[in-house]
Amino acid sequence: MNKRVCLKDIAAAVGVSTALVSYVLNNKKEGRINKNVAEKIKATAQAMSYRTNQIAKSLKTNRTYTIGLILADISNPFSAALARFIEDEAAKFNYTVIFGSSDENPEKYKKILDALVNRQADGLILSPPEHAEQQILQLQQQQIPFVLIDRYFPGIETSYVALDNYEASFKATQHLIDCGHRRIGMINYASSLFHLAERTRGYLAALKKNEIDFIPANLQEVKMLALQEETENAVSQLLQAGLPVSAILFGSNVIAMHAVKYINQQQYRVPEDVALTCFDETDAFDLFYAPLTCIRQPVKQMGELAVQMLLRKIEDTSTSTQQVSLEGTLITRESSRIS
Amino acid sequence: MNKRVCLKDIAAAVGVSTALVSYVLNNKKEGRINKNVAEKIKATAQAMSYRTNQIAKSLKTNRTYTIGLILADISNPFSAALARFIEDEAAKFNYTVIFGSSDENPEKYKKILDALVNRQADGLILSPPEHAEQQILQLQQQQIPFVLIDRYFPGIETSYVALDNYEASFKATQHLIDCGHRRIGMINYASSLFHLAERTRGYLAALKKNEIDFIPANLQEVKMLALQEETENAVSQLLQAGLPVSAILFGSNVIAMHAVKYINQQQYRVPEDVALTCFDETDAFDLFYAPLTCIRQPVKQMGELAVQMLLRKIEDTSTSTQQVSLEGTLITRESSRIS
DNA sequence: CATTTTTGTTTAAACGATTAAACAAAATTA
DNA sequence: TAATTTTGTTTAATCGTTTAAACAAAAATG
Repeated sequence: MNKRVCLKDIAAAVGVSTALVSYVLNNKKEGRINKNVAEKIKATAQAMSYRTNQIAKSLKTNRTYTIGLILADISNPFSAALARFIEDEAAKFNYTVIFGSSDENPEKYKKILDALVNRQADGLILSPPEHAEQQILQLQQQQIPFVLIDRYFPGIETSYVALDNYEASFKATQHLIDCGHRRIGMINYASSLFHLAERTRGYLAALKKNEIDFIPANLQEVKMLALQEETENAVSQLLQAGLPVSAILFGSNVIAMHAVKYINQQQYRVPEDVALTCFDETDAFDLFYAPLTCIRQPVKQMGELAVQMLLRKIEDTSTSTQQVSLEGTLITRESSRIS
Repeated sequence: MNKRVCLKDIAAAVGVSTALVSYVLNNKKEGRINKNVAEKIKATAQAMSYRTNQIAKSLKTNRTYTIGLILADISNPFSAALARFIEDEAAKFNYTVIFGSSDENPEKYKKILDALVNRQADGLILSPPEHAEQQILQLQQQQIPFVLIDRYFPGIETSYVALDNYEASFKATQHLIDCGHRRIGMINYASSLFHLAERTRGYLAALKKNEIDFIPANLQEVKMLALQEETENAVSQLLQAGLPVSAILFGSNVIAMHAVKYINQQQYRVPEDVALTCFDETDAFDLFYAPLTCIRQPVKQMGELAVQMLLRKIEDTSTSTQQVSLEGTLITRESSRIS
């Protein structure tokens, strides 16, 4: 009993054809339909608490009004914020966002991607993990509209919205130099991802520009797995070297989180013993005695742009690719005050 | 060009009927089908990179293998963890989770709910905001399988998985009393939500049990909007009263977050000046000098149970409702050490 | 008043899958 | 060898919509 009511039920109740009901409920053929009949249909639909079967509608119209989103790690505030802005922007255009978190795992990424494509998402917004090139190419071939966000592969021409990581990293490093630091370490992910490499490149370029010799041991790379342990090691390396660094730039908020915890435990003083700067924020730092200097990404703008670019592509598949690099903002705080 | 291939295309390529292709690809009629033909069909499907149109399949089978999830606030680590566990558990059974965050806004909640129902989610897992009773009743009437999580309405018989908030709050308060505190304040949300009321009830019961007179001013209620401001006021009230409290119990991690920030700013010492205890955790506290005593909810178990209960309901609509109350664990840390 | 136009509605095919039922050919049984 | 069973495959209806095309009746036109 209590089966879902469908168009046919309403049609039967009012005594018209399903076509007419469909027209009325979708406000099509505006002028042509008898006002009384239209009213009656609407009233009956309401009374019978009819709701469109989106599945059936989608099958016919070939549109699901769904955007698939794959992020790196939803428990990272950066991803979470991105997700929220994307959702909000999509909602403005009556799109629903379905998403998953790859956790930097290519297998998982592939699985989610499959699920989204199978469910006929109208388009995708993706933050691909390492080694996702093949899938990207495949999407292009299948002509599924998509926009990359936060990351992209320089060798593949796709639409994307991302931070200018080189510039941001350069800016952050320059800031530390301007504060008087000459021995500056960086802890970044050991990863082939382009956007992370760009951060390293920016760091190196800033050193060079200021005629500071790069000491290889000052660039520490940590694996995403075993992050805590490796970060702690990296920090020790940097701070216990013969000539310890006086400032550290972190490649992400997660690395920074682990590092700061450890630095706190070891009772190093910030910024007296070591100045700190990192990419992205976390309100986890709100309770640390020295608020962290960081690169803030224009997350809202990124999310909104990605949605807009994607929707344009969905509307018109022939739209050409579009690359957007946004500038980060350096927010200077206690952790890098001149000591 | 490059249109998605469908069953018909494969059928045409192999030279059989679509029915046969469907049977093969779904491993139905196992014994009956000619092995060679089956092989050929599978090979061709692969070669043409066929993927099922889930929309069409869903229309026919009336199953989307989708679970709708509505949480209170995805940016809260508690919700985020819940979401992840639910997703993982659902994935085990080949279900996809679509979700939204109500942000405690009934309008938004209703909108998301509508979207999920329209998209024919097979079932729902919900954390309803205030005043959602009507919608709950409606779901029951429409016989849409659902399970409430974290929250429920005592006046409506539904399936749910939630913390025994009364017991947990009692336990937390008793702990503070055991630490020697007699003047204990509580800051909770000003809300009609039952699970929050239960927390207040547990606090009051523990006071009574220990023959401590309840001082109304020691129970502060803060509105979800303007949370920061009201929390700061509440903390001042509690700590600057004629007889200031020596311990505070927070009704949530978010309240605790705002309070601790403020307490830190005002340079109160924890636990010397004031001992703290709260519901839920946040790694935001990891950098606070006094790790926070808290009530830990069995989030993983909650998520898994909710999914299992829901799937049972989806399989067999006649399954009766089931109520599960889980115990919280008190994790004692520095913030409530005996001073 | 015959013709054309407009108005209001219905018919019927389609979207891409599933699946019960029908069917033909081959294999088995009597 | 006729009857029955088994094997392998196809036919065709169906899910709940959308929508072009057809249609009939009423209104406007010449």
